[in-house]
Amino acid sequence: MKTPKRYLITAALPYANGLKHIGHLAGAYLPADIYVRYLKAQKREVVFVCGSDEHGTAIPIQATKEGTTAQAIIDKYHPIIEQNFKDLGIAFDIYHRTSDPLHHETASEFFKDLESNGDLETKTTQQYFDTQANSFLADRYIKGTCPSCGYSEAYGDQCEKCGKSLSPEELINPLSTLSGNAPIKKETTHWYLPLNRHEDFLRKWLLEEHTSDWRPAVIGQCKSWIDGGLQARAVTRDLDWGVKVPVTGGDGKVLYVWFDAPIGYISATKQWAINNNKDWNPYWNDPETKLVHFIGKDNIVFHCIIFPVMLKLHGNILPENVPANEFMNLEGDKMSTSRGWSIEMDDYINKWIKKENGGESLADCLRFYLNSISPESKDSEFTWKGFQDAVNGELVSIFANYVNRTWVLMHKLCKGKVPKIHTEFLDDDDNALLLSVKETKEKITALLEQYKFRDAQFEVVNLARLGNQYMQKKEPWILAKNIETNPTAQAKIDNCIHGCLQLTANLAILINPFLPFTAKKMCHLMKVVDKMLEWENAGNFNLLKMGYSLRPPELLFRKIEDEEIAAELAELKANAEAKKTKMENTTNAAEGAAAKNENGITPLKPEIVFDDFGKIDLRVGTIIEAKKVEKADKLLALIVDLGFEKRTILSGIAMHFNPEDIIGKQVTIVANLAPRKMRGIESQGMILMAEDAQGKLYFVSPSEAIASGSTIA
RNA sequence: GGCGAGGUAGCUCAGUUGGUUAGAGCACAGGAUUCAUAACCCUGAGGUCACGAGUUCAAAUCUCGUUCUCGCUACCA
Repeated sequence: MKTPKRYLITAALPYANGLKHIGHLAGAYLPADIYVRYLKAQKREVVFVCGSDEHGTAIPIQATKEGTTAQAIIDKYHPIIEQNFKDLGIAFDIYHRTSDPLHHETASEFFKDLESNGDLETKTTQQYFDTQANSFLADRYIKGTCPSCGYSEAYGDQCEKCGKSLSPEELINPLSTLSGNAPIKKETTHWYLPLNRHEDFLRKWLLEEHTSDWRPAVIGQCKSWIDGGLQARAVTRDLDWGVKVPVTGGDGKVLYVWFDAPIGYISATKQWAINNNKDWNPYWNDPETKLVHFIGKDNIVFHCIIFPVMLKLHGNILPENVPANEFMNLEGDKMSTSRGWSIEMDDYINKWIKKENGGESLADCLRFYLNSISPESKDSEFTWKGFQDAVNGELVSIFANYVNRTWVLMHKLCKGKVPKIHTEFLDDDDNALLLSVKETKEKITALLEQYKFRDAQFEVVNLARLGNQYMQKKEPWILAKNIETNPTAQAKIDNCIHGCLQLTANLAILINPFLPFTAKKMCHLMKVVDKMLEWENAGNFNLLKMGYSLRPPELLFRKIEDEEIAAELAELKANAEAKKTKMENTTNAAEGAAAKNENGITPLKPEIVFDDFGKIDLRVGTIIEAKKVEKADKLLALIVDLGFEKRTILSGIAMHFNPEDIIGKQVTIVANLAPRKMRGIESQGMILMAEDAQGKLYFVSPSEAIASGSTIA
């Protein structure tokens, strides 16, 4: 494969509404950083961009909740996240932010370009609107009861208790978070990106050109989307936090966060170019640039379908690969900050990466374990015991111990200097060791180029293992015992230690992308400059000059103690328990009425006049047939007798009633509601249901049986 | 309900186009050793490859069905 002229590597923009956990780190940032460090060691031209995603609706909502401003929130989290990455050795060339004017300008230009080329279309739809606040409500501005778990504080896009993704329409008793009132529906016009126009392009690009070199899960997900029928997606929203829609009719609207965020990669590149006096253009426009997006699997659609379409329309290059990782679970459960079941990067840093605790080496310990269980092909699981085992059993015992025993022996038997080679005593073992180093380097290189970071790291440790075996076979400490009687002993010792030292130098180069702090410390031990870490040096056994004196031994890592692990586990459980109690209180408080505002009562809808009510034609009907709608979990298809006619009515009650149990029931029907097709069947009316605090449904029926078709007023 | 990805030793994972007794690391057991952070080195034990059927001389691998996990997605007028 031809080496690209330059690389542009991106890692998903973290959302600046809170701290990020180690699942995020393992998903995108760590693999990206390893790849970038490798490329840089190869002296390739590469720019690594990232930044805070600071728009979207969640941030202003959080601001309201915390009694502060959106700006204050992002100004709080942006620097913390940036510093967290630094502390963990994630070395972006630039960590930008989407609230920056340069980004606003870039995103605006992007939108205008697409708009003026006719690549967008507009549509008018009904959206929830808060009359009191005089504002349209984005999904996250609507709260209500989650239809699947009953949590009363679920948002219009997702329930934070059960994690189910929702749409505002699904919420039971939707309420505006601005005023606490029930929202109404109102017309609004938005710009859409018609993905459907680009199906042929996507099919060819993804399903023909990249089926074999992209990860199966990524291609599978894309295929699923394309086959499911591509829809136009709204690119604007009614909101005042974000990049203003820069064309006529855009007042009060901003670019939808998913449209503006990936453009953040471009504006970050521009800012990097300004800072470094470079030209950003080739990075996004020259086909000889290799663009790679590192993301988690939740981001696949945006980076493989939507953003590429945007890039194509805008005339930019397309990603060469999108090596999305699966998810990392924690101690048997999904990671979730809101549920308290996670390890925040910030917490880990404050607890573990303290000077008295081991400092930077503890950052590398985390990197080591996370990468060793990197969810490259399926979800994986972080356990504190696993962390301890990986660090103590492999990193310390195999890798660091190899370096340490080499250093100790070198000081004891070779006066602390790199010993001479005595070629007449070199044997097959010495040759085999050098050969192994060369082979391992090739293996690791190939694995890194294929984004197999877990396997690549394993190979480095394995090389240290070979070093231990080599030393074990040579037994220089035995030779040292008869140094007086055996004239060749010192020469053999010299050869062994020389080999071990050269191997250490190679290990430093090869471990560098994974454990940069450790590589640096090894350079310090060897008294060499960072330049030695360049990839081309790996595979050579002349990296340390004979006669050169090296520093005294120094441990690279400390062991992780059982008590530390026990403490972490206890804290994790306590944390989750606290959050759980908090949430249950919220849910319990809602019992007695479905969803309440601060006064504890479901708020009344806005007043209507009699004429409004008069428009509704309510009738008594009798269910004469009921069966489940195929391929729908919640729908029942009912035939209802209205006396003068029989109607098919669909109702979302399949989870609450067995079809055979409700035949013969008398119910209240909205008889003049416009018909609506669901799952291919037309529903000719609506059945009224009462709901109690537990979410249980009841039919609204006349107290005694009366004639079907009777009117209700 | 549809689609996608997965289910291989106690744990974390490999298994290329179907081909001898299914591999690695950790953990475990035994041995050897002492230069080293009770570290290293050697040896060993361990699996009906989720389950069932089919194709084949031959299946972890291909086909069909079932089941479990994760993700995306549809349905509550």
